[in-house]
Amino acid sequence: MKISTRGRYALRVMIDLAEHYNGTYIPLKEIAERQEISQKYIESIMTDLSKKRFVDALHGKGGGYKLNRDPQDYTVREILLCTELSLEPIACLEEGAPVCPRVAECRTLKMWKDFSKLVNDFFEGITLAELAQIKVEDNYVI
Amino acid sequence: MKISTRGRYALRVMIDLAEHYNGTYIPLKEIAERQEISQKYIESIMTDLSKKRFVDALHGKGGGYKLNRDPQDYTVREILLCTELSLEPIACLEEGAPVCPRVAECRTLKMWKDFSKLVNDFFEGITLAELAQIKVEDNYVI
DNA sequence: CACTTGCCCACCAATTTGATAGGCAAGTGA
DNA sequence: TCACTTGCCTATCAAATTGGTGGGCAAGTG
Repeated sequence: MKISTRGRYALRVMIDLAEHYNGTYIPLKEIAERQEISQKYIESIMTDLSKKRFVDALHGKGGGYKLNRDPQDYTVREILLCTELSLEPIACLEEGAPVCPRVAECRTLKMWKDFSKLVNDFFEGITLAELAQIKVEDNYVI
Repeated sequence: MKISTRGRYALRVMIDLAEHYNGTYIPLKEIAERQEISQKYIESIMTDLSKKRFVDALHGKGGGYKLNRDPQDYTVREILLCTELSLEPIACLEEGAPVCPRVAECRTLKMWKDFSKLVNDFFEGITLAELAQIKVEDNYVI
């Protein structure tokens, strides 16, 4: 029941871009240094984000990445889905999954469906802008 | 973000025991046949359930497993925790985890904590009895 | 004593995950 | 034009996790 490192990193990168969102392109190198994540590893994550047009990339000097929309127009859910394929808790609920042969006896299907909705709604309800504005001091409050 | 097969199986086994809860011991062989799970694999799961005293085991002829409490006295959360170690979405939140060196800059910690609570509360709020009473016909309703 | 049933240990194959390396392509600015 | 910067693509890899099997011993029953 873990969120993958890729997903968490993707979110951190997007937050980083949101915090430094001023119309210019930010080179991956800077992001990697700030986030203390290896440049190479972030590269592969940026590929995902770039393919889905979540960020714009620019080659050459002065190049880098920038957000494509306003931070408040990204939901955490869609960012996680860039790297996670799906947020479903069990394979049965995956889009395009074959109907489970035990569906006629399954007493847990409803629970998993409810859980899936809970999870998806939770992450759909948080925007990148909200995360970028979080006060980190609160991390120390118990 | 998947629930492991072990966790799902553990739940199915417990539901099976709840459905056939009548004071007698039910041999693993029967459970395995009904649930269409390999006997050997269930064995290893029963070990977890047995160690935590969620089920009673009896050797020899007429032996097998039976629930230790009434089905309504088990929460789904504790059953999943028999096989999952934790339901936390990220390593940072694991019990006994070292304080993350980036806590001073982490803008996602609060979100993960909130999410963790959501997940734990959800599964804590469902009892084994409720699952055993689910009407499987509803699985076909869209 | 034979038989049934659970328990323990070791092992294994496949997959996933997290990560690195090298070189090419695209674009910039002097 | 050319050097340099920066992103992009492909291959590869080690470690961990996951799902699963096999063999034999221990405990208990009739």
